[in-house]
Amino acid sequence: MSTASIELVFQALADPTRRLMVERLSRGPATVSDLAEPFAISLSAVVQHLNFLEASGLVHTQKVGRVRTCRIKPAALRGAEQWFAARRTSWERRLDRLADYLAETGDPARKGNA
Amino acid sequence: MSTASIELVFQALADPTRRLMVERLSRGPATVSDLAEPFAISLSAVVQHLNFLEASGLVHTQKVGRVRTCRIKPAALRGAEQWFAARRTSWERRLDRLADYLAETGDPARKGNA
DNA sequence: GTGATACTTAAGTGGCGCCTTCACTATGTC
DNA sequence: GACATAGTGAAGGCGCCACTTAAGTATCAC
Repeated sequence: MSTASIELVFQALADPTRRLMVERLSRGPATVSDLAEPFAISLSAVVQHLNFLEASGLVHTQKVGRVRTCRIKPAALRGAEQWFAARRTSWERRLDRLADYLAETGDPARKGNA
Repeated sequence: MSTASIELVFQALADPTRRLMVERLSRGPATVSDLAEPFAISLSAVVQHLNFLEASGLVHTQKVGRVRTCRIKPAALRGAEQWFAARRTSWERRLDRLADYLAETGDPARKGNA
């Protein structure tokens, strides 16, 4: 996942309305009106959020007749999830190096504990 | 991870400066000045970002003398990662149900009722 | 003590983000 | 054709957010 994309994904999810829309869509496809229903905002505002979600790559939409059906794109979610995994492994590797260092230098505190 | 917390985490990561600070800290602890070094903004701005990161739970800081040392809090990263995992399983469960439904009613090799 | 370093806090500014309304198009129903 | 439904697009308001500068505090070195 590109830097620009992860940027947009986090920006998209930073807004509570958009995050709830993603949660809704992860349970299955929905129309624009379906998505709008739980919110006390104008349909226009919902469409703007939807456009943002589509630009971020989190959501794909398809218009048939006058109805626009929205679905999540699991790949985008997976990409964001992997960003966290990368941070975690970076952190874990550092701990490993630290452990190696302590083992090599014969850290007394480490030897003393069991 | 609470709703309020995931909110703050995504808001924190939506800003490129803060995201880079998190990436830096996932490679090991740093002082405020260390964190500020790559950025062409005032130290004051960096501290404001840092306060946000601390409020979001992503980062912990500790002041010794006049130096403030910053570390990531892996639990917060893990919590955010799990938000994505939950969406994914929600999506996968739906696919499973769909498969079951097709097996029962739509599959040419269906058995039993109709 | 003096001076330097490492932040810290407060106040102010500019821009962007979320929302609204209103006018509009396109499609489906009768 | 007439009406309803589903969504679109533009223009504007208002608040928040990232940033600045400037002044201040606390610690360290001498």
